[in-house]
Amino acid sequence: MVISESFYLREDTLSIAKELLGKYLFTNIDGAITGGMIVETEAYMGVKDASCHTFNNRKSAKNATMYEQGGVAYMYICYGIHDMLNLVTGQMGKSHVVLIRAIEPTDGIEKMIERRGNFSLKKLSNGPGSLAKALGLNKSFDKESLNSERLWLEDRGLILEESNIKITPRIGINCPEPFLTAPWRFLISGNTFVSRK
DNA sequence: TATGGGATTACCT
DNA sequence: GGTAATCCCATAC
Repeated sequence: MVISESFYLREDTLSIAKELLGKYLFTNIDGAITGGMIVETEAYMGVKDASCHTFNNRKSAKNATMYEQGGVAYMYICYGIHDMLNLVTGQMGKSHVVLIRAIEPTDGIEKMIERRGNFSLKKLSNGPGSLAKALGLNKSFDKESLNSERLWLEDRGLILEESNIKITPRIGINCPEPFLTAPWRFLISGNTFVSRK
C-alpha cells in the first residue's frame, strides 16, 4: 500500500522518522524499478535546529523546498558530489524533514549495482549518498511528490518492535548542543545495511 | 566579485 | 584513520 500524504502531514517529525523504519522506498526510472526497506533515518527539526538548513529562518533557492507542505522530496547535494534524499514533513512553512540514510535493497538489485559500479550488496545503499545513487535520485527529484510515478513509499505491513529500534545522535553534523547529540537518528537494530551501528 | 564550507564516500596505508 | 574529490550558494569584502 502506497503511503498517503496524511502520513507526512503530521506534526511529530520524530515519530515519522521512527515509523519510516521498515517502510519501503522505490523509484521507477525509465521502467527500471529499484528500492528496498528503509533501515536508517534522521530528523531535522526546522528553524530552531542548529544543524537544519532552515536554522534561524534561513531561506534560499537551495532550501526553499523544505518550506513546502509535507509529502514531497527535498534533494540536497553535499560536498558538491553526493545527492541526498529528504522527505518534507508537517504543514507548509514548517521546514521539518527526515533524511533517508540507508535502505536494505530488495528490488532491482542488478540495476542498482549497475548504477553504483559493481559494489557488494552490503555497500549498495548503506549511506545517504550511496542510496541516492543506487536509486538514481538527483536534483531533478527536488519537490517531487512522494506518491508519484517515479518516486513513492510503501507500507507492506511490517511492524517493528520497539526493542528492535536503536536511537542515536545524528551522523556528520557540526553544531552546538543540545542539537549535536540530540537523539534524532533512528535505525533498525542489528540490520547490516545501516551506514554505522 | 572572491572565498569557504558542507547531513559523504572511496581509496590509500 | 587520513584525505582527496568537487560545486552551489551564503557570506564577506
